[in-house]
Amino acid sequence: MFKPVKKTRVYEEIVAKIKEMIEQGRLKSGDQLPTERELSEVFKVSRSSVREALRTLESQKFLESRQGDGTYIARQPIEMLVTPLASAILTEKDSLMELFEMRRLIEPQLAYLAAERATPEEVAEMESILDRQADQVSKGETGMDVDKTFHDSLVGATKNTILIRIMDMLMDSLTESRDKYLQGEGRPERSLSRHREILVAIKAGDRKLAARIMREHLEDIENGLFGAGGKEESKQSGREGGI
Amino acid sequence: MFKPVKKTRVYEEIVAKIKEMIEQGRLKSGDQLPTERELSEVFKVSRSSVREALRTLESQKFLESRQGDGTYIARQPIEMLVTPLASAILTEKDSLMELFEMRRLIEPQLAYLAAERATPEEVAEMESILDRQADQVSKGETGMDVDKTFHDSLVGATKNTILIRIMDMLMDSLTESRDKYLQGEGRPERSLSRHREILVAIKAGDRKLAARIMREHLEDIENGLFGAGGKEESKQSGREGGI
DNA sequence: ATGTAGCAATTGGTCTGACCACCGTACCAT
DNA sequence: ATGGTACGGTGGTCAGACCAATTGCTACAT
Repeated sequence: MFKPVKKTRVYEEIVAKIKEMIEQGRLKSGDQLPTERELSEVFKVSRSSVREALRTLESQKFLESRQGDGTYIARQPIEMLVTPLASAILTEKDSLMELFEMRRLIEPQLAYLAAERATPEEVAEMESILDRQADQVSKGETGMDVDKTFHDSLVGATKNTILIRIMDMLMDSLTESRDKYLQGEGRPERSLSRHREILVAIKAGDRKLAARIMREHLEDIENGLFGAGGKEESKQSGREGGI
Repeated sequence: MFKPVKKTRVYEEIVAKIKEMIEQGRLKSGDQLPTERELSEVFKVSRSSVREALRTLESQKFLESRQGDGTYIARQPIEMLVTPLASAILTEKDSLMELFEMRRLIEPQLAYLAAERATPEEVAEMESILDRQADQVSKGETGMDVDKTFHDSLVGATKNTILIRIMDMLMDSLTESRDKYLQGEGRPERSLSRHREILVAIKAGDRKLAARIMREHLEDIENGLFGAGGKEESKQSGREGGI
């Protein structure tokens, strides 16, 4: 279309810059901001504009100003802190190995907790998800979104909101890989059967079993993606056990 | 109690008055507000203060200012006024529990990886850190920052940048708790000795031992903070083992 | 040494008055 | 009708000054 035309107001730019700094972690909770006068000098704008930006940020609970003292970054709800990690991670190129390592590190424990805490309703939900996956697989589809949905419902069963957000971020970064893996011959079927095993373990409340199967599931995927025996690195040498 | 003395800032009063007018229906959706100059005259304050109030209201989606035109009451969010804070914000205690659960989930594995991958240089670094901690503890200090530094060097030894970022965020959110824990009698000494044990395991390359000690270390801390035996909940029932 | 009262510097809070950028309108020329 | 233009009003930005609260230092009293 035509030009959307941006009408950027000065104080909005300041708001954006400071928010960015906070999200990049360059400004952490409790840190003191430069004084209004310093900010106006750094940004080459008037103090009024700085103050209007600060008012905006303050009303959104990002900051807290105290007369005679200074302006400080407010204590952030943890939920806010997880999200910005995503952008930082996406920019890194060879992070695929690291992402898988994170999965290998977290997801078995996640399954452990899910087996401990899943309610009957959640188990029923998982069963219906797997039914859907079976459906799609039998039709020759990869069932990729259902695959993700199952993992989502797993992490949801842990009831840990921080864990949920972190896993959401990790899985999001791994969408491509998951897609690629499921393209392989027999992979969708294998994934489905692993999921069934995990669900059985969860239904039985067998935490350690759930964790073990999840670990094996992840090893399958990694072997499938990186080639079993080809890309072995020291980084992956821990896969055989965990703790 | 005494009264905390209301240190109400001028622009906050303006915000309150305008909000009140909106809620009373004296200002309806789409209505145009008086000009900033008129408002400053009516309220007997400067235009700056009026503007800071408007910025606050605007960032909360109550208003919308258009240069050359005027300031208007936003159309949608009349319902939003009624909902105070519907968003599921975790209580401080709940999020603390979740944070510790994340530590319990991640850090043993982290120690496992560190034991696997730490270079001699990193081990030496850790040793010097623990020497510093010993120094501070013997002087009666808590050694809090050194405590954090040790954990940082541990996670650094895993060479996983994503893990580093996530742990950095988690540890940052737990600064207060760590401080509180180390205030207790004998806690700094206990922390130091745990760290030494972990370092020994890492130096020996004994991954499983490093993980086990780390897990015990975390259990110590949680018991110390939440009271051993008092606050047991289902959420914590997994602490005895892990996988 | 200790602590306490008071001063001085620093910081956010408020005010004034000026100018700029933008929008709507009325008016004009075509 | 159409398009340009000038004008008045509005929000946006600026500079500089002063007020008010907090902090930290200093000097004095204990």
